[in-house]
Amino acid sequence: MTTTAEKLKAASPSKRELIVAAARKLFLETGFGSTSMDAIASEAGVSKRTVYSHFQNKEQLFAAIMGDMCRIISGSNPDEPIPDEKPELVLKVIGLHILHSVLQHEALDVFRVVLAENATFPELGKAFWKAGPEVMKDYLAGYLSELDQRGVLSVPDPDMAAFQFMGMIKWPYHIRLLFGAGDLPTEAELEAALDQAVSVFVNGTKPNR
Amino acid sequence: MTTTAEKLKAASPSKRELIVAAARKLFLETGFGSTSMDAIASEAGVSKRTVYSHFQNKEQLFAAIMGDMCRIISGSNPDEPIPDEKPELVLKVIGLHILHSVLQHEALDVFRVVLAENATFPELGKAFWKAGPEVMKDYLAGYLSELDQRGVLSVPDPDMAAFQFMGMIKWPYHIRLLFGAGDLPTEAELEAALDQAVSVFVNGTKPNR
DNA sequence: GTCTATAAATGGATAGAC
DNA sequence: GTCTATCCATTTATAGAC
Repeated sequence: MTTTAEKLKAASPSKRELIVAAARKLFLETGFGSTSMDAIASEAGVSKRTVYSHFQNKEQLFAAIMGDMCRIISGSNPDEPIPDEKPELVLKVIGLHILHSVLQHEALDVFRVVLAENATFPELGKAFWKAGPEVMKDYLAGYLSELDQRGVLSVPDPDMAAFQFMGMIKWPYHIRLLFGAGDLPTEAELEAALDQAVSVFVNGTKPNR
Repeated sequence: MTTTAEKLKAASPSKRELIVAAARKLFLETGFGSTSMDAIASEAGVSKRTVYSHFQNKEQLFAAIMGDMCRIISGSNPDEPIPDEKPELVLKVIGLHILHSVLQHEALDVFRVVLAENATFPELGKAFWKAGPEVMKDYLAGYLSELDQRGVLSVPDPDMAAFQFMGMIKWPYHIRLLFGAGDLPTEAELEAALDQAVSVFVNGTKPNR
């Protein structure tokens, strides 16, 4: 038996992908309100009727596209167990991973657009949050909690400490790139800032002073 | 002699203020694209023609409103000289000030809307940046630089350290409120998190270990 | 499924009277 | 300056042919 969902899926993947690519590009560039279905159809090289044969309406198209983006972000999260190395090294590796993910051009656009439309698409905001920052917080908090139990560092509130470490390394570059108040830092700058942050964090949470 | 500017100003302050209030409310709530001039006129209780007699067009109205908001934000920045107290205390007082400014409902809306429209109104993004984060960074960096010179703390890069401190205290709550992934923290929660951050930062930048 | 053409509604901006 | 009424472009969404 052929369900409606199967029919839609079997349809024409090629055109559908053109539409998705065009919509993603335009939504990320100009947001929900300023992107018209005309522009999407034109960018995809298909007629507007074709767009509407694949997606119910503009809201649904936007939600589908941005939901995908959140899932992509989610896929870039680490899931390996954390190696038993010096905390300085582990935190630097995790920190570099975070910085590389979050300072990408596309990630900045997703951040901007999801945030802008947070009032009209609250599910997207939550999806973004759960796929990105929260996963990373849990990952880091687990590690910090373990260090605390082993007496390596003193971290009474691992969740807050994880957030604070993330804020410390992210925010300085993230906010400047978001507002166009600075260029993409070089790898050397990034590492220098990260070293400074890791040093402060580790020395600041040493159990015995 | 009566200039055009004086004429406009002398006109009818009452209606103009109604328009400004309505525009501010709607722009902050629903952003630039999703707010119509019809809605603004209706919310202000005036005709659309009256709106256009005070402001050239939608862009100019938006820029005027959001420029004002940036100036208001700017006015809330501290300018007092920093007292000669223990760094822990000074950083906590400054930190509390930052948190109170940045976690306000209106400040969150300004952040969201200016960021959303950064591509179309880049001047606003820069104005926001210069009025808010950059001023605070300079203020903090000056203090940290002084502590470094006096040998109280070791802060080789005061600008980056200031950014990192700001990120550490702001980000955990700021990002959650922006994405609607958490409630406004109580004063006690705020202070607890701040104490933790200040402790890490000060202990982590002690010159002699 | 895909196209051309078009309906229906909305939004920015203006005309003209007072 | 302020109002009512209106123009015109744009936009979402659909009808109907193939």
